Amino acid sequence: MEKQNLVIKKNKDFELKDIFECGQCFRWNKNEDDSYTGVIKNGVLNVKTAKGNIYFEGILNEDINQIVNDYFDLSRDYTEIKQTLSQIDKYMETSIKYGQGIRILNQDLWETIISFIISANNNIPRIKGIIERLSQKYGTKVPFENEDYYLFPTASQLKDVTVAEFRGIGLGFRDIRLYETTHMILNSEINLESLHKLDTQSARSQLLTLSGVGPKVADCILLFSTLKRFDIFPIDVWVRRVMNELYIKNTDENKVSKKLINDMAFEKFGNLAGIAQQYLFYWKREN
DNA sequence: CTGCAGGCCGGCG
DNA sequence: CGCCGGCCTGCA
Repeated sequence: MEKQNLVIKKNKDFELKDIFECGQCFRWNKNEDDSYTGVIKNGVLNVKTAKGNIYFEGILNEDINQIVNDYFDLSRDYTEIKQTLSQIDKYMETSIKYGQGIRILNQDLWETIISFIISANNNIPRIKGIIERLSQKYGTKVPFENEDYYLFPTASQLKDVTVAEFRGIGLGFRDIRLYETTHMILNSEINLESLHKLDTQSARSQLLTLSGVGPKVADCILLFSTLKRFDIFPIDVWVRRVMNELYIKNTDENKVSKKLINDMAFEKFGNLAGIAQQYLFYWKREN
């Protein structure tokens, strides 16, 4: 762990609020000076924008250039993606204009799996609280700027945690899911690294074998982790609502099947459906 | 006090 | 198979 910093030029494809508040992550918090501080796999990172630059500072276990480039998906051309999607229709154009600084983060696969299991039938403040307590209790402490931060616990760090202890930090009925999935991974019933090499549908069916991982959670993992599958279209209540309003126009949105939404998304957005979903979701939820 | 939030699981027809 | 009830917890 080493204190490092980095400055890069800012452009239209990078906005802190869009990135951290579009619903893909749970461990970034805004500070009084409008910077954001987050805990990632490699340590603690603070990010702020000013004078046309982006300033990164953190305590990290590897080279900050590599970490930032990888985590923020900096080698991907979002300008091109947004151009392609904007041409589809006026709704995409509007939602992209609203969330033009969104980037899909490369979040650690294990952490993303556990985080989205916790997200099931839950709300954002509580999800963040549970993840924070889980990290505080079992994760590695990292001091940064007079404060203690805690890395997301590894599977090994959760090895001896009982179901009752999970319940104790507020997981509710998800306690058993977390316990089972942790041990499935520790017992190598599924090899997380190997998922990166699989095609999307194979990786998806592997994820679905994990306890507490259903279609929605699997899709979020595929899109928001290092698996990075932009052809996946997670459907929650907001996405269902916006897809029905814009394209399907059924009088009762609850009667619209997931398959119909999924087919419509693929027809409209093709292999960029995942990121299209993110612009629509963020736009709809904030307006 | 009810309702509900970024679903999943298990049982049943 | 598809459908449906139940479920921890905290906050409105």
